[in-house]
Amino acid sequence: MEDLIADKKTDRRIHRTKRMLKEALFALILEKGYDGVTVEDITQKADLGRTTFYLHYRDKEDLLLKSIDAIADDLLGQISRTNLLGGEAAPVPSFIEMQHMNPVLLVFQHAGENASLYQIILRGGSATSAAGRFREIISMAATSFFGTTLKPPAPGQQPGVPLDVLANYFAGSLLSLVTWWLENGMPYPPQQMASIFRQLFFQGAQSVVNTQGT
Amino acid sequence: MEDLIADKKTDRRIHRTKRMLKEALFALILEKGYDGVTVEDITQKADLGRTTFYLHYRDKEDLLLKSIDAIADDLLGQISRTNLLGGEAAPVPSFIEMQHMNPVLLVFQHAGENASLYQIILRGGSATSAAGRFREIISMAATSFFGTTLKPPAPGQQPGVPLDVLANYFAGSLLSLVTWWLENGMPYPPQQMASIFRQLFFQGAQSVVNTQGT
DNA sequence: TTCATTAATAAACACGCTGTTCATTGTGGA
DNA sequence: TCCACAATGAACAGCGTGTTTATTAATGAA
Repeated sequence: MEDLIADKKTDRRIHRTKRMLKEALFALILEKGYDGVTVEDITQKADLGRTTFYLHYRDKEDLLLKSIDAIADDLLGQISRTNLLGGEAAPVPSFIEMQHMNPVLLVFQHAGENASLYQIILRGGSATSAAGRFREIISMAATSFFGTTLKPPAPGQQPGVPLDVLANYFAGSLLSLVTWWLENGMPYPPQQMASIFRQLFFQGAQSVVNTQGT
Repeated sequence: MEDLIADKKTDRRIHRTKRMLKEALFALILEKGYDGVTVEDITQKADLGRTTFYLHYRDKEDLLLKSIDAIADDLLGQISRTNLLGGEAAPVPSFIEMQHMNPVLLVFQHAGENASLYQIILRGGSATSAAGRFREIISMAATSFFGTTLKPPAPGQQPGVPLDVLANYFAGSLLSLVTWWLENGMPYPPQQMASIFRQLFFQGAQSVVNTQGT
């Protein structure tokens, strides 16, 4: 399989063409929005013939999805390389360690480094909910962690919070914070955003608000 | 202005036509996805001439946005009618009251009652981030509440959490929980979902997870 | 370097959807 | 009743799509 990919990529022209098309698409989406971009636009900006486009991609959407997958794989790789989440035989971190969770910081850093692309993805404007892919990825990572630390349904009490709800809540609130951060020009450094998120997620809004009433 | 709207709506035919078009659009989006729907499809399912469509709407998108605004206004109306958030001269609720926040429950109920429409909106599949409209609405309501109860930047400590960050975090995590709920066939009643959300948002994940490490 | 392979290309095509115009018919409300 | 105007169908130009075909040019392997 890896050979297949390697073979496919032997020809420099293919590499170059695909790279140009991706870059052109991203630039154009930021200019005119996904729906406003035509295949003609893309190939023109990439300085390629329109026919060439269809030699490599089925669709405008096909191009976008493949580009997004590349970015998602990159993020996943970075996260798993920290051995904190998703590592094969990595020891599960304690709750205290989790509160200094590196993966959260990684997400902010990765988003900051690929800001324009993330905005395209998270804005949700694309036909195929690209944001969904990301939520899935993060949600899976969260599931594998919280699965080991979630409180069992309390004996004589309320049903408690189901694991998948918690994982989804984690992914959703993290991504919505990332979205806000990017849309507002990244006013704080990734470290501080990660810290804010950890506080809100673990300690809750309680810790941030006056409980004294008016 | 109101007269204008009222005048416009005197004719029953207009009412009927617009209603048919909206219903047809929603049904078709659920069938084939927003991008797969053509104006021809819509008017055919609504049993109307294609020309009639352009008599009332500029676009497929125009129709969708106006339909979404109608739903959003409905939700906003219900929320403001509770006098808990956004009421003109309503007294600001105490933090304790807020923890039993009716508006959160209202959102889950409203979403449950308009499940298919909410899925269209929140899926983010539409060209114009319809989800954004909703996040704005909820974020604004949250801003007006948290604005009065947010802790001032602690004297000798960390910068604290900015108000707009908090409001956005609220809206984002609430909507992502709603999205999960709808996508999974509403496995719990709105009351329980509201309760789960309140716990996660106010007390944080801390209250749900074993802190003992492994 | 040579050469077979194959990527890139331009031109042309059929197709489907869009948004508009126009003349005609039908309906609602005063 | 009667008129303003909503609904309609036909026709049209314009644009983007995705494909085919024949040709040119670059690449990597020998």
